[in-house]
Amino acid sequence: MEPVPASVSAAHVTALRRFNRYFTRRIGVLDDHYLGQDRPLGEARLLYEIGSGASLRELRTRLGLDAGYLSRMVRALEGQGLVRVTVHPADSRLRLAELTPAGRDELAEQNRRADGLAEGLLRGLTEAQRGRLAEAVAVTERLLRLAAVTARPVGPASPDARACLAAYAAELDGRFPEGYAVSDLVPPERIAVFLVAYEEERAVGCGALCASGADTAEVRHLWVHPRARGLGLGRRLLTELEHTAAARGHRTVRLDTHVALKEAAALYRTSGYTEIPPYGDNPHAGHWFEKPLPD
Amino acid sequence: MEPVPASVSAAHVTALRRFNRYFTRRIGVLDDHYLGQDRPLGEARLLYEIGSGASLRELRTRLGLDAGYLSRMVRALEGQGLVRVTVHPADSRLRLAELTPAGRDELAEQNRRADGLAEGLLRGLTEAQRGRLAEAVAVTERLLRLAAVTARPVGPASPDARACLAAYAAELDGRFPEGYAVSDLVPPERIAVFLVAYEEERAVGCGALCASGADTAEVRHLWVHPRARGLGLGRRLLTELEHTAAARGHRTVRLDTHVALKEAAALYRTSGYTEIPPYGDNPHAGHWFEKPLPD
DNA sequence: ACAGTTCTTTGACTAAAGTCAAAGAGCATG
DNA sequence: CATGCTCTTTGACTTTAGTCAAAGAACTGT
Repeated sequence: MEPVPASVSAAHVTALRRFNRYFTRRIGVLDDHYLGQDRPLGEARLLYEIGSGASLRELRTRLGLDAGYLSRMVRALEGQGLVRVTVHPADSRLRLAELTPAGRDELAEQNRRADGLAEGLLRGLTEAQRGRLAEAVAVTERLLRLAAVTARPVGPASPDARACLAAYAAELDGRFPEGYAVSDLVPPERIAVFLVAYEEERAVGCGALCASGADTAEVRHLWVHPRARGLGLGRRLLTELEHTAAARGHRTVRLDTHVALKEAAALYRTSGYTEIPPYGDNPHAGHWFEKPLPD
Repeated sequence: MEPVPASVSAAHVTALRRFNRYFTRRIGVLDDHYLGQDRPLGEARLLYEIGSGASLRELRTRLGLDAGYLSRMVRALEGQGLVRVTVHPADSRLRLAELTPAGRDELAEQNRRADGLAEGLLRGLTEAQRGRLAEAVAVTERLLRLAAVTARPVGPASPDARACLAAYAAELDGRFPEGYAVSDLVPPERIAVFLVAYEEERAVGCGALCASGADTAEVRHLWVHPRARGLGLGRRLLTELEHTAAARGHRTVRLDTHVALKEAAALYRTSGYTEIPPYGDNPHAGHWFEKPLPD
């Protein structure tokens, strides 16, 4: 299900590894060791992750910790008066951890130290160089995030699919003048393939493929979570859906979009789609596109 | 001795910290934990740092380890047949560690695993995206390295100054058709300020300032170690020398360069220098430049 | 209502990482 | 050639980090 040429050039691998080594040695270590000062690294990280409150369950998966280990660390922080633990109101198996005022102070201090470190580093550069660094760092982060996203087909009625579709419908409802109801979604039984994109175990995007005659497949409900926008994930999902369609024997993909969704139309045009006359009965559609699939 | 505007914009600090957090969490950990497999992280790192041989003393400072801790780890690796320790031929307090063939195999295996990891990551990107990532990563690394370099005035006869000047003379001797002898260097007593640039405790560049009349200072022996080229360090040293000259009351800086050193001339031109008629008695000079200092 | 699951806590460990101080061997230098 | 310094080793610790299993409380679906 990878959308991508087979072999990775050695130069690219080398560049990434070289950077990785340099960065972890120079910055990673520095930052993480200094910011906690006399606090063990695990506790410092935990404090940060708790931030404005989180369940132990969440913390466990986010930090990848053993349940027992986490339990003890939280208790230690509680003992130092930095964290307060309460029972989840709806599910009393769960515990919620949140920072006390003292904990927030401590975290703020951590942040100040980390800021100071970053500032000290940037001080060695001219303003123009700082700008270039910020830019390069942003590009790197975006691409690494994109690279880490995996798209998998899931059942169209599975919890992840439902969650994505619900968020999709809610967003469209806010953006379409005429509104958008959950009942406007394609019913699960008409969906042939439902792709969900995951970033670190979280669903951050989706797209559905419906059969629409023997030759033609239709892409519906292509959506990217706001937190994952700007990565190029929409294009990637679209490409993967096209590959899937081709693999299922279709020769053409079509799709429609609302006039309010300018970015979507731009994505389709730059992905090789051309506008065609209206088809189907989607009451929200304002533009219709089609793309032939390579054999 | 910082060449740079005072305040660092919060946006730049945020960008860097954000990236730092993301990167250490996602890649740093991943890579470093997996590549050693069933070997403790400390040992894996040590193996890597030993590489093609290093003294324990070097390893201790490079990795920032306690002497006792290091001693034991090296012994453990020796016990596993991965490392051989010998006495330094010139100073028998020192121990030299080098990899045995088995150690080299192990390191190669580590490298293969790390390559595989990087490759797996890159596989999620298109070829164009990989190219952009490699580029962004290279820019980031260069700028971070530059930011970490500090320039300090040292005595012109100090060991670091001598080492830089020796390397400088050797390099010029190779590049000038007429050769270059150590006796062609400006004698220490004529040097007013000698700046050495340090990257992680290693001298990687230098530049000298000589008084040349009350109004005018002269820049001599501006040099950057091959390992630190391409960072923009030459320009930075030049700028710092100019600031120093201004602080010492000079109003003009001048310098000369050999016709063979095209890059140098380009640096001077783009740093605000204009070519002037010959001055002085440097037999190697082929171009002469001057720049007025702002008050 | 009960069987199976989920979430957390506790006990009992192990391994890795790191610290501190003492001591011995070798250098460098006056 | 004695004194002070450097480098390494060793002993004796402590702290972090992490694992595994058992058990209890609370939820879920049937």
